[in-house]
Parts: sequence; C-alpha cells; structure tokens
Amino acid sequence: MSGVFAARARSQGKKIRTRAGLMDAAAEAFARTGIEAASINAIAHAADVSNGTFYNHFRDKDEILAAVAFGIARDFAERIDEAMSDIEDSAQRVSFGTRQFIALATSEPTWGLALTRAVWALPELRREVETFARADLDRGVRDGTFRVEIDDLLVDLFMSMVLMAIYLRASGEANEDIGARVAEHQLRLLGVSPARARRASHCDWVPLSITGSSQ
Amino acid sequence: MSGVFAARARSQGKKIRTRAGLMDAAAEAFARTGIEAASINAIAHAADVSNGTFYNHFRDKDEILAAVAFGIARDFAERIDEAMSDIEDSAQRVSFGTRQFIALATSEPTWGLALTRAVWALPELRREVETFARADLDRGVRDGTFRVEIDDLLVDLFMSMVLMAIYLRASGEANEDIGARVAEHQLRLLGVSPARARRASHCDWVPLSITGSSQ
Amino acid sequence: MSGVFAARARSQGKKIRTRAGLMDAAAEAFARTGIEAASINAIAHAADVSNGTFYNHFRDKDEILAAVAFGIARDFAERIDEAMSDIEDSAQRVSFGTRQFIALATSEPTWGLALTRAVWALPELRREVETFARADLDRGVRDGTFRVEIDDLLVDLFMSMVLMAIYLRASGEANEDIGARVAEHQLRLLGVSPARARRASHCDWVPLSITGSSQ
Amino acid sequence: MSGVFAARARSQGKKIRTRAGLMDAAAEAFARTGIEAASINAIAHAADVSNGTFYNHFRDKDEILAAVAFGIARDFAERIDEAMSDIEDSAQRVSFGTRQFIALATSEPTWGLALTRAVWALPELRREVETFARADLDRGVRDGTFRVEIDDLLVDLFMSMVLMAIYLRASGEANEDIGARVAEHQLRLLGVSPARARRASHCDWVPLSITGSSQ
DNA sequence: CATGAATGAGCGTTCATTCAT
DNA sequence: GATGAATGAACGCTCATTCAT
Repeated sequence: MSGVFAARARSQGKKIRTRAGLMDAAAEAFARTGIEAASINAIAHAADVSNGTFYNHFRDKDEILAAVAFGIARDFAERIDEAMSDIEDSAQRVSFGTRQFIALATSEPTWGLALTRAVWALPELRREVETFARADLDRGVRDGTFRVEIDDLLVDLFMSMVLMAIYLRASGEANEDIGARVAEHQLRLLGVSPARARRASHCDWVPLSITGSSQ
Repeated sequence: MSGVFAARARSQGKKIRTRAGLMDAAAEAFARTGIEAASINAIAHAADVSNGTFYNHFRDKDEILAAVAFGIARDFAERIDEAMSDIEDSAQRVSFGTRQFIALATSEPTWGLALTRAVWALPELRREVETFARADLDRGVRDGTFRVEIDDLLVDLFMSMVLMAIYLRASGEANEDIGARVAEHQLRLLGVSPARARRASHCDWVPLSITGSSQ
Repeated sequence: MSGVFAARARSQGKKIRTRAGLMDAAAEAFARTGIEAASINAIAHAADVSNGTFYNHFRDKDEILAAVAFGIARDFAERIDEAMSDIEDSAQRVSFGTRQFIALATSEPTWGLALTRAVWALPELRREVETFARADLDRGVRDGTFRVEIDDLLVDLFMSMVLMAIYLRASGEANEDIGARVAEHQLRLLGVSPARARRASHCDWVPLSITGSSQ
Repeated sequence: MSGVFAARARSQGKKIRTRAGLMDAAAEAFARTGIEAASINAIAHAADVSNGTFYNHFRDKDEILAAVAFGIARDFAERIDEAMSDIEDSAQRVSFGTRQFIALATSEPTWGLALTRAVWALPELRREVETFARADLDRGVRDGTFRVEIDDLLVDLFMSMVLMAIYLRASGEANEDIGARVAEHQLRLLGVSPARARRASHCDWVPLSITGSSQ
C-alpha cells in the first residue's frame, strides 16, 4: 500500500514519513473519488494514522491537495526532462513529452488521475505544468519546426488534449497507443506536416519505468 | 427569476412546473457552487418548495443532475442546429458550432457552467454532446473538407478544446474572441489549410439570441 | 424533567414544544456546567432530540443562550412586577423586588443560575434587567425615599449585589434570609436610614410560588 | 514580552523560570480569551516551550489556573498592603484598597482580567482575597468608623462591587474615576456619613507604580 | 527535563433522507 | 402531491493528553 511519496521518504525521519504516507493516501483518494468526495478522515485512515495526525501536517484539504499535486507535477516533469535530455528534434521532444506524460499517468494511475483532478482546482498547477511544456513549444517555433504562434490559448488547448487523454486512459476508454495518437494530433495542430507528425510521434521509445526509478 | 426550464413549463400542469423550478434551481446551484457543494436543501429552497418536495420528483442529486444536464445539452444542440440550418460549408458549420457553443456557455453562464461541470460526472453526457458534433465532422470528411480520420479520440480531443475554452471564459482568463480562435485551431487539426481555417472561423456571425432564455 | 419553558408550551404546536424542550435543557446545562462547557450535543441529548434537531431551531449556542436568558428575564420581571402591583412605598418596592428576585432564583435554581451566568456573556441582558430595576429606583428618588443620585454605576452595583446573592444561594453558601439582608444593605446604600432599611426589607411577604404559577 | 512571574524568577533555576514563563503565558491567555478558550497548546506555545513541557509543571489547566490566580492575588495584596502601611484612618484604608485594586486591574489588564475570571472558577480564591480585605473592615468597626456588623455576606457584597467595577472598566464601560465612586458607595454602605465617604474616597492618592510589572 | 508527533474523544455543523400531517 | 420537523451519520476540526526520543 505504500505509494511513491512514501517510497521516497523511506530513509527520512518519522515526521516526513508520516507526511508522505498522508500524501500517498490523499493522492489515492483524490484519484479514486475526486477531490471533494475525499474526506480528511478517510485519508488519515488510509494512511494508518489517526484523524488528528492529519492536522499536524496539513492545515486543511487544500494544503495537502497543493502539496500532492505540485509534488506529482514536479516529479513527472523531472523524470520526463531527464529522459529526453538527448533528444534534439523539437517535434520528437514534444511528442515524447506528451507520450511520456500520458504513459506515466497510465502506469501510475493514482498519480495521473490525481493530477487531472487537481488541475481544475488549482489554476497555478495548470500554469506550472504548462510552463514546463512551453519550453519545447517555443524551441520548436524558433527552429522552424512549428508554424504557429505559441500563445497562452494554444498551450491551454495543448494541455486540454493531454488531460483528456489521461482521463480516457484512466477510465478504460482508450488503449495504449493513445499517447502516440494524441501527440500526432498535437504536432499537426502545431503546423507540422501530417507525414512528419506521424513519424515523430510513432517512433520507438522507452516508456519511463516504474515508480521511484528516477531516484 | 424563473429560469429556462420553468419558462418552458409555464403552460404545463403544476407537477411539471414544480419539477422545472427544481431543475432551474439546480442548474443555478450547480453552476455557482459546483455539483458537490449544491445541497438538496438549498436547491429546494431556491425553488421555493420544501425539501421534502424534492423527493417527489427526483430520487437524489444524481437524478436531477442528469435531468438538468441532458436537458441543457438538448436545448443547446437544438438551438445551434436550427441556427446553422442554412450553412453548407462543413468548415463553417464546425466553426460555427464551436463558436455558438462557447458563446452560449458564456452568455448563459448558469447553463454553460452547469454543463461543463456535469460533463465530467456523466460520461454519457459527454458522448451525447459528441454525437451531435460528430455529424458535421463526418460530413466534412465525406465532402473532402477535412483530411483526417474521425474517430472517438479525435472527437474527444475536439470536445476537450471546447471545454477548456468554456472554462477559461468562465474563469475570466479569456475574452470574447476565444471561440473563433479555438475554432481555427480545431479546423487546422482537422487538416484544413491555415488560410481557410482562419477565414472559416473568423467570418461574421450572429450569436444566438437568448430566446426564451434564462435571463 | 420537563422544565418551565416546556410547561408553557404544552398546549402549543410540536415545533414550539421541541423548541421549549431545547431551551429548558439549555437552561439546565448553562446553570449546571456554565455556558462554555455546555455542548450543543449535550443540550440536544438532554432535550431528547437528535443533535441535528437543535439546528432546526437555533443557529448556534449564542442564539439559544439569548433566547433562554431573555426568556427567563422577562418571565421573572413579569412575575415580580405583577406581584408588587399594590405596593406603594418605594423602599418596600425595591426590597421586595430584590427579595423576590433572589427567591425566584432560589426556588428555580436552574433558571436563577442560568441567568447569572448569562448576564456576563450578554451585556444587553444586564441592561435589560437593570432597566426593569431602575424604574423603582428613580421613583424612590422622586418621592424622596432615596437620597442618592441614580446613575448607571449605582444600578450596576445594585445588580452586582443581587447576582452575588444568587450565586451564594445557589452554591449553598447562604441561607434563606439572604434576600432580606441584601435588600437591607441596598436600601442603606440608597441613603435610607438603617432603621427604615431594616423595617422595609424584613417585613412579611409571600415568596412567589411555583413554576408556571403566573400562567 | 516576559511577564511578571518571569521577572520574579529571573535569578532562579531553569525549572522555575520555565514554570514562571508558563504562568505568565497562561495569565495572558486567561485574560485575553477567557479560561475555557485558553488551550494548553496555546499557553505552551506562547511560553516558547513545547506542549509536552506543560505537563512537567502542571497536571492540567485547573492547576495552572490556581497557581496563576493565587499568585496574582498574593502579589496584589502585598503591593497594596505595603502601599498603605502609613494610612491610619480606616475609611481611607478601605477606599484606598478598593481604588488600588481597581486601578491595578486596569493598569495591568492581563492580571486584572485573569483574576476576575478566575474568581468565579475558584471559590477559595474569592475567600482568599476577601480575607485580605476583611482586616480593614474589622478594624473600622473596632475604631467606630463603620456602623455595621461585618459578616461574610457583607464582605461578599463588598467584593461583588469591586468585581463589577473591574468588569465595567475592562469592558470599556467605565472611566478612570470609577474606583473612587465605588469606594464612596462602599463607605456609605458601611455606615460612613455621605460627606465623610466622599472625602475619604476622593482624596489625592498615588496609583501603585508598575514596579517590576508586566509592562 | 524538554520535546513534539501521535492520539482519539468530542466538538460544532451539514445534509440527505424519512415520514406523519 | 406538498410540507417541514426530525433524524443521525458523517464531516472538518480542536485539544488535552501520552510517550518514545
């Protein structure tokens, strides 16, 4: 039952471990029942601590939500960033990012779903994640790969496609290749030719593997 | 103060009018506070009936949510369908639909927001709305306007863009022309040339009047 | 267990009876444990209703406190007022009022103690009760019985003596004649000669009898 | 920030200093929020120690309340006693005591308010304070200044007047001269002639300085 | 002694739901 | 069919108290 946060905190002090346990339990609850329906009592219970302990670590649900969501976002961003450090082609970078993001959300559905739920409750989170994606979009425009103007709206639409894909995958409505297909659509939206979009988004790749691997 | 459902039910029997009043109150509550936070007591109170009366018409919140959401979706679909009965060009039909949808959600925020909130709680609702949009997408493929294969995923992505736009508009992050800009992106995604996409999505139009509406 | 409020409400509708039951339970709890320590749960339980019912009648503890305290104060005032309608002498009126007040607080210790506790939490209550007492003080000054200027401070001190007496009586530190003795001290404070003070405050009298008697 | 108890304990061992710090923090909390609302956690935090430390010094809130209240009472008594060591006239002694007591409660509201709040929770405290006042009352009777029998009730009433005055002062309902006015009323209650009561209670005086005090 | 994380009973409050009228 | 008082489980949260460090 110990999740990713707990795994990271295994060698830390007790306070940090308890906190991580709460965050894992919260991520799980947010993913499974949604943010509103996840009660603090249930989170504490799932983390195997008493309800009062929750309040030694977080002021309220908003606070743990932010900690969980930004924690997940940062972790995803770091893992993806690192994995694509040697990719030069902008189209490949963007499609790789999308595919990895969706793959991560799939292989760790708890985190993936929690993230999609949180993104609507925390506008700053959306902007945080978008900032990360935007770097490669801007790069692609500079090197002539993309033929559109990158503005906030475009990035938001870009994001909405990824979120929808995660949702579809998590709800069992889509299968494994959805990442590649979404990436292909995104590239076309960015003005990449259909042929190149297809090529860049369906190339071989290695999905980031399991939990805690980046540590 | 009486909303759209009530207006429609004005000439009907009392039972139907009470039901419509509850639905209007519910739509308003869902839009304003979200689905979870809207209490049945508050809905009944806003509809000027006692809380017990609610249960003479709906088993629980899910039931009224479905009634309200599908009612709104059908209303939107009918109004938009009718308004574009004389548009032949597939690109224009699609962009017109997107723009009208976003405009309706904006000019009638009660219904627009209620719909976007419900769409994540009721997967069937999403499919219902998509079915409606899909007709024009298929038509555009048949007449050669769109150069992509229309599958479930594409329609979902199409939908996700509209939902993101409504969200941005409702949260004050976007201004009036977001509909046209989203439509343009959508057309490009469908394989329409940038020039034509721009033309088709920024042409003159008349936002649907608020006929018999909630205002 | 049914208290005074309930007795008064016996012939009323159910809602009023429930409300009265809660008020009796609250008065009892306030008297026994103090205002802060009296929990809403305990009040509801003592009134033999569920905790939720409390909130159908009162918004919070402050609201029921005010209802109880002003209800008791009005009841005391009315009963005393009526009982001394035929007393003409100002010194006798004042001493009679004090004695009856203390006697009431003693024969109905629940109400008496609740009142003394509430008076510190509700400044308006203190002023309300003092207004009632002040009429006779002013009257005594006008007819020459009292030789002091009646100002707010004097009335507050007058009140503090009664409150202390009720407290002493309720806590078992004083016996029955405390009312007469306090009244005597009060009259001397008002400038009445010791002899007359003694006479006016120790004359025969009939303590107001039992609960609900005024009905 | 360090209060009076801490000042007294400055040269003592660490244990005593910690204890004094807790008492100062408790006095402040009792005064500011009332006894019930002052949480042990908050007291410990204000005293800059961990909550667990509290229990090394006091069993529970009642215990620290008693320690604080009796400590303050003793301090007040000593300071007033000393200040009036050269006053011979009984009327002046009594009025001086009342005025100083009220003035202390006002100039050191932390202690003054804490004391008035504690007096209702700790009957022994009231008797302790009254014992101290009673000496001068008895003396006045012996030397013929007062013409009443001093019994427990009279002393209680005497006390109630002082407490009311402190309450009025602390709640902003009374101004500075309330001490003198209350003293005058008290003297009249004790049988002193109005003229002499006025003279004895309004004479010049020096409010006790805040020696080593909480300021 | 001091620490502070953990505990869990209990608080005030909300709310979906029932049912007698 | 409409009413609305009553219900009680569940919520978020506080706090006195314990105990391993």
